[in-house]
Amino acid sequence: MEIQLQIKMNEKLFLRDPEQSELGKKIILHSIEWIHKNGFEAFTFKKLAEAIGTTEAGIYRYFENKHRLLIYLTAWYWSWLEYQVTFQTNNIKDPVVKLKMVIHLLATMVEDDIRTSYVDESILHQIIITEGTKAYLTKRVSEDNKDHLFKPYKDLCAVIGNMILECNPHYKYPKSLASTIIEMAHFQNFFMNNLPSLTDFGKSKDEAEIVLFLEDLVFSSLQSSSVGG
Amino acid sequence: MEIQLQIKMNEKLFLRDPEQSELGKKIILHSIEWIHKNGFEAFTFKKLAEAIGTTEAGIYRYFENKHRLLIYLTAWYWSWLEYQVTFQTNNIKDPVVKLKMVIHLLATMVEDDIRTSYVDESILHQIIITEGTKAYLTKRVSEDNKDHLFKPYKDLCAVIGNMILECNPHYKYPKSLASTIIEMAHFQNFFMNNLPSLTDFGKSKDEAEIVLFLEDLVFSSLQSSSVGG
DNA sequence: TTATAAAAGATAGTAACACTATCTTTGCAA
DNA sequence: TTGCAAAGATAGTGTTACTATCTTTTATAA
Repeated sequence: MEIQLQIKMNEKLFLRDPEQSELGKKIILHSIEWIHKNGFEAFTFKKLAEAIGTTEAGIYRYFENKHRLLIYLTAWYWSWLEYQVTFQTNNIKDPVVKLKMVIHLLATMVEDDIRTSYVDESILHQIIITEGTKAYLTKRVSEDNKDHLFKPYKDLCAVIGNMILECNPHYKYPKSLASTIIEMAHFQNFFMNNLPSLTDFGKSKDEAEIVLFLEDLVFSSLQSSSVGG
Repeated sequence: MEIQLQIKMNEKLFLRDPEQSELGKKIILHSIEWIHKNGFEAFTFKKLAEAIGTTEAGIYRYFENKHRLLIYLTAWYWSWLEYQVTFQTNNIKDPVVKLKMVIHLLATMVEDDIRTSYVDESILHQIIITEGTKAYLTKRVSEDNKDHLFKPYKDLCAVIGNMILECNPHYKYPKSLASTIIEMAHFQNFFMNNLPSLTDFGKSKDEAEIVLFLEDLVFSSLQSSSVGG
């Protein structure tokens, strides 16, 4: 049984759907590799075209500009991760166990999902850690948000927020705690590897410790405010 | 009594010290205004030169490139904030009260400090929220870190980490909690104003609520792991 | 008062970037 | 076989990100 996993993307993210052609898939595949290797600042469509063996103009037929492509990649990642969360927490009753699974999925190195042939989730995860916030930290954020470009991120945040409420219906800040978990899973990873004195994991460089930190953070909050509301 | 506040900056941050000349001060003043208005992506030295009434080449005598200027602005901001933290928590004995003061300083709109004539801290604060992380989220982060360009940020983080330990010497993640407070004070603010569904403060848009959230987060963690170590 | 050196201004130039346009070729489908 | 969409090839334009050089202004020390 061979299963292909296809993620339906918002059409405003692209000019031509990259999943519908060979060139489109190459653009996704190679842009992930290129950005991972050289960073988003140095990334240009011309360089990407060279890497693929096509032309600049060809890539512009798929994406308006490199920022849109970054938003596409992040949207794809968050959609995939929400699917992972849904899948991995399926049939789990205990909301605490579910939330722990989410923290694990967010903070731990992902493995390449072979069902998505042109996306290496492991590398994409690394990109999202370093470049992900640049998708929305712009002057255009409100416009882009009106086009629902950040919906996958917001959806995932909502899913996690609901799990938090399942754990403790009286907790006052489920959405903020959810976005904190998501961002900190990545930031602590970046700090651990690049600015280690900003974390307590600089020596071990062990992602498992980030998981423990986040669990401590989350479940302390959820326990302490359980009574009264 | 007129007091001027001067912050000693790492010399690797600039080619010529902007605090030592009128043009240098204009560069700082106008770059803050320009970036606040139009965002860092659209910012160029040519446009800045026009705003100031000087030439592009003139600005290149002070800063290698716009990324270095951003690092300078963030370093300045964190230095200034560490000074604020030290000043405002001076003579406070209770570490819990100190930590609450820090959260307040981080998460609340700052007022312009008139002792720094060419820096509007209130606007700079807004810039740091949106653009601050871009200073270190790059491929060059390790090199820049070796030049100690992020020292002010790391110093502030260390100060807060020590306060955390004062509150609870057994807490296991003081540095990670410190960096979490710093980043989340800004991210929750950005989300509240731009992607409100990622927070619980979208309706009120009240910074005071971010303070309450962070206090809840921090002191839950510090209380719950107090025994045993 | 003059010499002089540093800062700033003026101007020019280049390679790369961020696109847009147009024309041709290829591949497939009715 | 014709016809159309995708891709390739090529060219062009304004902007960005610098570097270089030459001149003028300004502060100050002899």
